Amino acid sequence: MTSATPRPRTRHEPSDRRRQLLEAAVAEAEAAGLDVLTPATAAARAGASRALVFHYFGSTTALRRTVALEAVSDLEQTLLAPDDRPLADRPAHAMSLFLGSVTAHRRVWEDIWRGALAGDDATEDALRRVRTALVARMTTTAGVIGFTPSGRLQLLAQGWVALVENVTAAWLGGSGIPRDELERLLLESLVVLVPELPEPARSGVLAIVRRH
Amino acid sequence: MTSATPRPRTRHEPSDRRRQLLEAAVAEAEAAGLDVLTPATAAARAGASRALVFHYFGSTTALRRTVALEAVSDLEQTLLAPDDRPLADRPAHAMSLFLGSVTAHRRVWEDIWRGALAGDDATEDALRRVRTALVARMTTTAGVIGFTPSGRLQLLAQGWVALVENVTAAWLGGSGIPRDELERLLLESLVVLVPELPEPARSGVLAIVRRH
DNA sequence: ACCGGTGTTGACTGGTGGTCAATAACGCCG
DNA sequence: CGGCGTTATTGACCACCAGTCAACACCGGT
Repeated sequence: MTSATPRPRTRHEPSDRRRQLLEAAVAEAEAAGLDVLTPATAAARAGASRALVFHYFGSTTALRRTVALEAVSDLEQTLLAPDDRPLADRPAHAMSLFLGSVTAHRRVWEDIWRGALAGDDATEDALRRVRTALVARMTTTAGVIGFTPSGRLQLLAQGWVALVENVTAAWLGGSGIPRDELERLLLESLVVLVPELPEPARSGVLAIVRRH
Repeated sequence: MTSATPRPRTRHEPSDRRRQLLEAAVAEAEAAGLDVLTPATAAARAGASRALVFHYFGSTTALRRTVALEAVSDLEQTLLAPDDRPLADRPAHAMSLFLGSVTAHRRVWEDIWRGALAGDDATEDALRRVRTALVARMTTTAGVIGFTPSGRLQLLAQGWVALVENVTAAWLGGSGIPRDELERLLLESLVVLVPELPEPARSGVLAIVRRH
């Protein structure tokens, strides 16, 4: 007795189906976390079969990765969009963009930072890219990084990003301080850690930080 | 045909056996990484049966956790040992202790930071403790943290620890700078991030950092 | 020598990631 | 409008591994 009432089938254009499954997966991840997201749960939510999810995404890891990349590339595109503000205002604006994009996918970002996708090269590549983009935006493009390719500054920039991610994760988790105070804190941490920050930006940030 | 030549048995005192298995597990983890460490691989290395590892450690996660806690508690004990140096020298010394203990178990720490044990509450508790200990040591005990329990400083301390761990991981991974330069970088990052650092320590650190 | 306690193990089970050949919608052509 | 080919979709199957258990064999004590 392995049989049951066969599931009614509905055919869709592959790209539509894929989108539908992905939406279900994203919803599942945002509702229950990346760990709970499996082909089984995603399929259930989409009203399709487990096998179909494998057909479109290939593996459990790939499914989770795809969902994570949704959040990551949203942030990346946000950070890559041109900014025509005065130089002095750009870092603060970039910081705000960062927090905005992250809070829009909070659950997924929390799980990424928790290490839910640790060991997946594709995800880690994407993270590296978006981190680089963040640093570039914060240092106002003609910036510090890439200037002295390796050594001290490289490490500092990377360390600052780790600080930002960790502090943001804690803040998302409910560390009571208001968002604008968080933003100032992160901006200030950059300024003090990287004294080489180019000038129009540096004093712009300091102005914001100072007006406590 | 499920049978094979039965394995010769050797009886040991439970505590001895446990220690032997743990040593094999640590060796395996240090050689091949925490992900590769399973009851199977540990048992193979120790010349015992898979079931025995389950008997002594209970589960795969528990086995990995035990190995990780070996590294974590080594660091914790190092940080908790009293320090009779002059106040001004203590932060630098603590930083050195940190790097010493970490490099002694580099592979395991790399995996911990990579997120190999993400989601394991017991490990995360231990990490929280050791991070608190590090902050306490760096701020010279009568320190900043716990002083203003939550808010800004809490976040900054946590962020600084994230920076330290990330930068150290990168350094272990082969970022060319020498150890003493790394040490100065980390010390300096603390001083600039946490201006509230108590005085004898603060100028002690600055002295070290300055003598570039 | 043998015998009881227990340290140790091979064999089994359940669950899950992943595959595949069969199935059935849907569009199209006659 | 009905049959038919294409192919999206699926149930059933397989392999593998974490974890369990009752039987086994080693060893110290008598």
